[in-house]
Amino acid sequence: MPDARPNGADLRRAILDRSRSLLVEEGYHHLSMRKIARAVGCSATSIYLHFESKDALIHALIDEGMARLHDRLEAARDSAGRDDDPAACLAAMARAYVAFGLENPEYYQVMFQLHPDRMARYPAEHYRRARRNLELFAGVLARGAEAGTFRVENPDVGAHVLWTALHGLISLLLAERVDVRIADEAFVEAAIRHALDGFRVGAPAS
Amino acid sequence: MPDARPNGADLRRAILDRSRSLLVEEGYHHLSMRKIARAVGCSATSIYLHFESKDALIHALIDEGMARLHDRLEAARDSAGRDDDPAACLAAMARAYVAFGLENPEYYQVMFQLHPDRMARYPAEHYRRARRNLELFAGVLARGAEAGTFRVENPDVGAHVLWTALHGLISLLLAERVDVRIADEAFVEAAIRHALDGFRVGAPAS
Amino acid sequence: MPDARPNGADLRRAILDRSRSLLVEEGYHHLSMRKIARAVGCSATSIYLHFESKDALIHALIDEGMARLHDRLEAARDSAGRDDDPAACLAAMARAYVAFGLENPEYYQVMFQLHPDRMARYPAEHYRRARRNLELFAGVLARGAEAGTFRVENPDVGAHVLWTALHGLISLLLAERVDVRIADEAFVEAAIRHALDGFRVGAPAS
Amino acid sequence: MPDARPNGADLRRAILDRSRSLLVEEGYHHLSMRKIARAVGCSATSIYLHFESKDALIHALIDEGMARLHDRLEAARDSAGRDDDPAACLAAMARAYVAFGLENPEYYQVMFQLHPDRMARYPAEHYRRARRNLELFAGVLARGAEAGTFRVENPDVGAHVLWTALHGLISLLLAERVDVRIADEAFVEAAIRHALDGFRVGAPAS
DNA sequence: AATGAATGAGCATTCATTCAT
DNA sequence: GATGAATGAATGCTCATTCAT
Repeated sequence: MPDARPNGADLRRAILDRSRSLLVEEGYHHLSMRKIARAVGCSATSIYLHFESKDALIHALIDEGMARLHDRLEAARDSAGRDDDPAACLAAMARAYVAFGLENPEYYQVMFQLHPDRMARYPAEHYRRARRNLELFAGVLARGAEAGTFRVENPDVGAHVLWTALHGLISLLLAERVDVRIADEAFVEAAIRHALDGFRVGAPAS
Repeated sequence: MPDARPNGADLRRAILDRSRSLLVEEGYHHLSMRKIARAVGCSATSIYLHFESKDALIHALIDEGMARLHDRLEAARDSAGRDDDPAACLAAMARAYVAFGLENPEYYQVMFQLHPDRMARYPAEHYRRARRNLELFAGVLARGAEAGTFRVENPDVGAHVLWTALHGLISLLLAERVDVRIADEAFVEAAIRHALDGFRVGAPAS
Repeated sequence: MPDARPNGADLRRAILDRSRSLLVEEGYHHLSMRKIARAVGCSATSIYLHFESKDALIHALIDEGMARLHDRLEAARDSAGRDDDPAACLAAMARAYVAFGLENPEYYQVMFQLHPDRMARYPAEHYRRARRNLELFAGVLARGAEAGTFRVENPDVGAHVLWTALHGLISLLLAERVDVRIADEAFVEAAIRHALDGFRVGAPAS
Repeated sequence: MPDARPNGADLRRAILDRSRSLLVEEGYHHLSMRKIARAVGCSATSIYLHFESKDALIHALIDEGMARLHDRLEAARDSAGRDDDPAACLAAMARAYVAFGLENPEYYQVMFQLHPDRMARYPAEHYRRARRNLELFAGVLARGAEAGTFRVENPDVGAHVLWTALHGLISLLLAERVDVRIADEAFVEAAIRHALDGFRVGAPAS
């Protein structure tokens, strides 16, 4: 008979899951240890059995987010015909990235906008995971470069450049800083295309 | 002999200045009325003589930041030969924008990343100021379009698109999310060029 | 040409008038020196030129209230045929008293429920004014006793007894402690009659 | 050896007890969480372990008061010969009610004078408890009516009417508004009798 | 493994009052 | 007579964390 109140490894999972929900549903500044504990059905103290501190919990959350994002990017790439059409792949991935950000505002912000001093303690692990997503972009760019579809000098740099553009789009939309007369699907599409077009043959190398 | 503890109109200035420093040094979520007061050398209560609320203080800070940024963009545009060379103008402005962001990390973040929840009360005035900066970009784009230098369908949209790219670059650098092996001047330059190249004649319209 | 911003003796009047309004409209715990000043159109400091402290201001307010109440009681008594019909007089006064309380909830509470430590400094003056209202009741009771209409041993005691009953009615209604299924005009009337009937000949003396 | 600083369930009790004392000693508007904490010897935060909010603490205080009052009223009724002599019962209860109020001044004020704004959140439970005390009065009135001792149309209304009279007596005495030359035991007795006499057969119905 | 109890530091804001001008 | 500037104390409440059990 399963108990409603998880314990052991299940508790760790439950904490992560409920934290993510709280984050997505109520926002970062509503995410407190007490509230997580209440949502999970354990004591606030118990969280500390599984996570050294709130920072550590948030790092774990970020890591999971990176993995989720990775899955989505891979899925987008594969569904766009993994090897045949690098341009379509890259476009699908860019759109998937933007969609992920816009669908999970607070989560995305924690993953990519959290202030560095919150991140200071576990940078290595974090960067490794985040990098995997960029490698996905870099891989497609490299493949496209080989195939003559893209003009890219350094795929890693190219991936970063593309990333900054997509991230800027998401950030400003989430912060609601984009003029309401501008911010519609057409604008999102225009920004994505602008970010992608720089790689087209005929454009200068990134 | 000047007194260390400012008063009168000086106090207002001192509050703004010290707030900005605290913001840059410690980050938004460490910015409290008490800390500002301690840094300025007045009582927390006194801040309320000059600013209706913490929100109002932050709005004032943002407004100042927008004005400073505006000055810098104008200066960049003008020093690049205002009317003669739209491409040079746009490049100079883009670099000035990025430089401003990188030199004033937390200030920039408050200006452009602060969640709208936190500043819901005075959005109109704020947006108007922010828009003026975008109009600077849009103006150059429009001039370039007329001169046949740029290919831009709608200068306002184009300005927003450019903005998202530059903003993304700044954001990720400030959040220290960019791989240290990538994040150097060459990368910044590459990203800026990528953002600009989309407007070149021969590239698709934004 | 009259100035919108009163000064001198006018200022004192204006402070009292606006304080009373604020009290009646917003309640005692919203009555702060700052708010009064804002409502009057003077500085908070200026209030201290006319009233030693907030307590003193409130005492003055109470005194005025007592005078207003006095006027109303007198008017009620006189309109009920001052000398001819003590019973009608007393009833009219009782109703006027209750009406005054119910129409000016917060004002009434300040006049009669304010905690003694707020009153400590000026009790003498206060009591003298309050007593005048009771003397009005006592007068009618005495007249009725002479005329054989009332059975009252000591008119002063009788006035106090009547007062406690009316005050209790007002207090509980204002505090919204009376069951909603009970609290209507019929109940108010029943309570007033109950309070008055004790003085009827045939009832035991108060 | 008992520790001076209570903990656990004792702490809850200590908080209630010290709060009640502070209320009596300093008055409602001086009752702050911090002061309670200081008096109890715990941190202000700890109070929140036992009471959700200041309101909840005050509600608990009120509930306790209502229960104590209930006990006293029941005891008075029973000691006066529960069923045999309704008039004696009612008189004993009225005197017990007044005695309770005069012996627990601030306690009484919190129970019956606190403005509803301050206790808006749990009115239902509160009113239910308060009503139980009135039902005690109503019960005796009903019994007396059946026995022909009292003349009461509606026992609930009658109980409320009696309550207003007793409450007014207590309120004015506690607020020290009653003339010192009047306020002695004889006056209290006179007021109580006045309140009771309205129910005597021969008097009009309440 | 898990928890209830406890805490100190912190928050934005309001208050009555004082003082130099 | 009047004021603007300034303040210390206070408010209810939330937070991440610790510790004894």
